[in-house]
Amino acid sequence: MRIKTGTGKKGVLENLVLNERAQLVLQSIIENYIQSSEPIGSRTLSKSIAATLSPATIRNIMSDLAELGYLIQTHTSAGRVPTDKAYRFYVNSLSSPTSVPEQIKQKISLTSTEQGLQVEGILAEAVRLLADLTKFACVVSTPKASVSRLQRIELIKISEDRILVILVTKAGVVRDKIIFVKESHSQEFLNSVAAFLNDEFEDHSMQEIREQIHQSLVDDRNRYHDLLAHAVRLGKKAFELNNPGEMLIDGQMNLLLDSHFHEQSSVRPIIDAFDQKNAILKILDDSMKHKGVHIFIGIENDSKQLQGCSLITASYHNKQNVLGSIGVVGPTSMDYKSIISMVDYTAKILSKTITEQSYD
Amino acid sequence: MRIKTGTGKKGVLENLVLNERAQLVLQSIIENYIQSSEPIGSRTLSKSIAATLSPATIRNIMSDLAELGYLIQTHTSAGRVPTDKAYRFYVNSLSSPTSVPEQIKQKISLTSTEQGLQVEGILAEAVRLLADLTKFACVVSTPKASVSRLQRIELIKISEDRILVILVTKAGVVRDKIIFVKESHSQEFLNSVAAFLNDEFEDHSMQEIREQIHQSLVDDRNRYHDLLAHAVRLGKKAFELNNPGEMLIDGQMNLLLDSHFHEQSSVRPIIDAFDQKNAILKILDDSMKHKGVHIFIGIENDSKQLQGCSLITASYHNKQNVLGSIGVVGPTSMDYKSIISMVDYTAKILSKTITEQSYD
DNA sequence: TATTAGCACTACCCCCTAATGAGTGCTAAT
DNA sequence: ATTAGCACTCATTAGGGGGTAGTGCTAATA
Repeated sequence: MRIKTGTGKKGVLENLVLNERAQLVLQSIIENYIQSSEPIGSRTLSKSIAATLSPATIRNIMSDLAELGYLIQTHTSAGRVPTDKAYRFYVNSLSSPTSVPEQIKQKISLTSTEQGLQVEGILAEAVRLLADLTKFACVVSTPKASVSRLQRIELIKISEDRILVILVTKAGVVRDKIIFVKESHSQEFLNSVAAFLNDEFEDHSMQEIREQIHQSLVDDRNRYHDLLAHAVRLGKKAFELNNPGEMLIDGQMNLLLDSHFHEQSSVRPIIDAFDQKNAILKILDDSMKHKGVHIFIGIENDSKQLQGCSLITASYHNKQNVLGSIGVVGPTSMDYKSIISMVDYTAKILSKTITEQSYD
Repeated sequence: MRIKTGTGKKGVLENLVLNERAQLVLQSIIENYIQSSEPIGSRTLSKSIAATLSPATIRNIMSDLAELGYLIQTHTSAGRVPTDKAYRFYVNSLSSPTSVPEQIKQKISLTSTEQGLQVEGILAEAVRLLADLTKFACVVSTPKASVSRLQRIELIKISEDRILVILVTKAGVVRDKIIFVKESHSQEFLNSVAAFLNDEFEDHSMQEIREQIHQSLVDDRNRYHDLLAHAVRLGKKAFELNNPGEMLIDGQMNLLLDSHFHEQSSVRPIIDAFDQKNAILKILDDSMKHKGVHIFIGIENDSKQLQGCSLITASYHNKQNVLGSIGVVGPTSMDYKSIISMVDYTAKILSKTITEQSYD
């Protein structure tokens, strides 16, 4: 961001670009507010700030900042509170994630692999860890079925018309679902179908598999091969997108107990968003598209329910693919600097753990 | 309970046994308090109570009830509040679960089987349903591994030293875990081992299987049969008790928003209990031992953290076994009558759904 | 003898007021 | 351009009074 020294006539500011001193003041207000979560007055600030400025000067600057939409007052004679725009400024001015203190790093470690747990177990541990660490609510999206690649499929006969399908992906996710069939198949037959599907599709992504099966359905030649025809038909059902993506949540309670949310009522919509899931899932999905940490501040969120909070997310991956993302949901006045680095670091550890654990 | 007409000299009561009128008053106080969650005074009560008693009379009775430990006052000139002992009396005096209103019955239905979901999915839906219905926090324990019977085991080679074990139980639970092996096996070999284990152990309970395998380990004869020896060795690892029992939680937030908990601080220990899980799991486990609804009121709970709340649980089962239990965690002043019937009914529906869904 | 009316007393709750204090905006002096 | 000074605003707090819902006790009553 370009810094311009103000030379305007009326105010300290010119042109909607903050001069150096205004930036300093704004930053200081934000950092104070993040700590105290109470409106910041000119007097308080004049003491805490490094540069020696009188309260009156600060008042002028604050007045300008308010006019530009960086600050608001809860009432006429109260101190000022940063707006979402201010947080955005603050976050942008932060350099890339600062390193996590050594003592916290030591706490961030995932032990679940040692217990023979699968990806879901690892994710559960990661999200709990992050929630404990940040004292906010945390979410993690499970690997998308479509991008993950097939390790193995099993078909187990359960009753005359039901077959249990077990899909194991290279990422280490085990998914099971039941499909209903019209005609009964013997377990031996299912075994050959499964063997065929395994041969054909191992290491293909679910998306690919679905497309190829669709292709085969159209293709007439398969009709004359009995096994093949059945394989295709069963395969179609088996690989149908079953769950639209799930997420794990932990530490919701932290939000209720957090001092930054002054009123219970302000947490309510966020809780509702957790229940409905889709708004948060969308954000997690979006954040998978680009590497690194993503930050969504208050009003920037599409979902109305989430406009009273901020999300910090980072994607995790294995050797080949981005699998999902993990994130923190907290007040807009959260300590971005440290939370960002925690999310970043946790996502990295998570990626590392999952990569080691992957089946290839 | 025997009802004794008081003929004592000093008070209305004799002998620590409540006479008919005292019971009526106590019951009325409890029901009023459950509704309003505010201390009940003699005047208020004299209006609401069926029998026409003057406030003064009621005061006398209340004074006696207080002396017997059924009521306490928050301060000198406040109304009276029921103690846990009072709730116990109240609950005991309730006859077996009253029937659930038809309109609520209609809400209690589980649709997840239609979506091809497994037991865990059904449980998740059930616990959410109950939480929505009762507006309290709800828990359900997943089927204990030891009692459930084997439907199928699969062994999938993941790397030279890791094997993915998938266990499917008759109850419809799919469990997966990774075991580590010293020597590498081909997938074909694992298939024969799995086939052997399936032949040998289908329909046996996990507990039985574990015992039989242990038996075989001791038995020398198997040494000379290569496949058998490996099967036993792998089987031992595969069937080792992996997860000590899990539970699903829903509606924790309801507790925070409930008016019966006047202060946030009183909810805190309960939340902690949820996080630690073991105290609640123990209660759920215990409640599996006997059929019907179980009620744990405040101070009756072993765990200190849970002494500020009450739990109402009921076990669920399939055709053969009790599998786990589902329950509500709420304030000691909850509406026992209706909550009991809801838990009871939900558990029944849950059992029915799971039984239909089971694999035999 | 059991019940009730009456009365004094208690403690919370609500409302009003006044004092306090942190904060602002404006203006004039530096 | 900065700052000191001043008037003003408004939330918060403490204190006081009236109202109220409650109790316990005693004496009158059915």
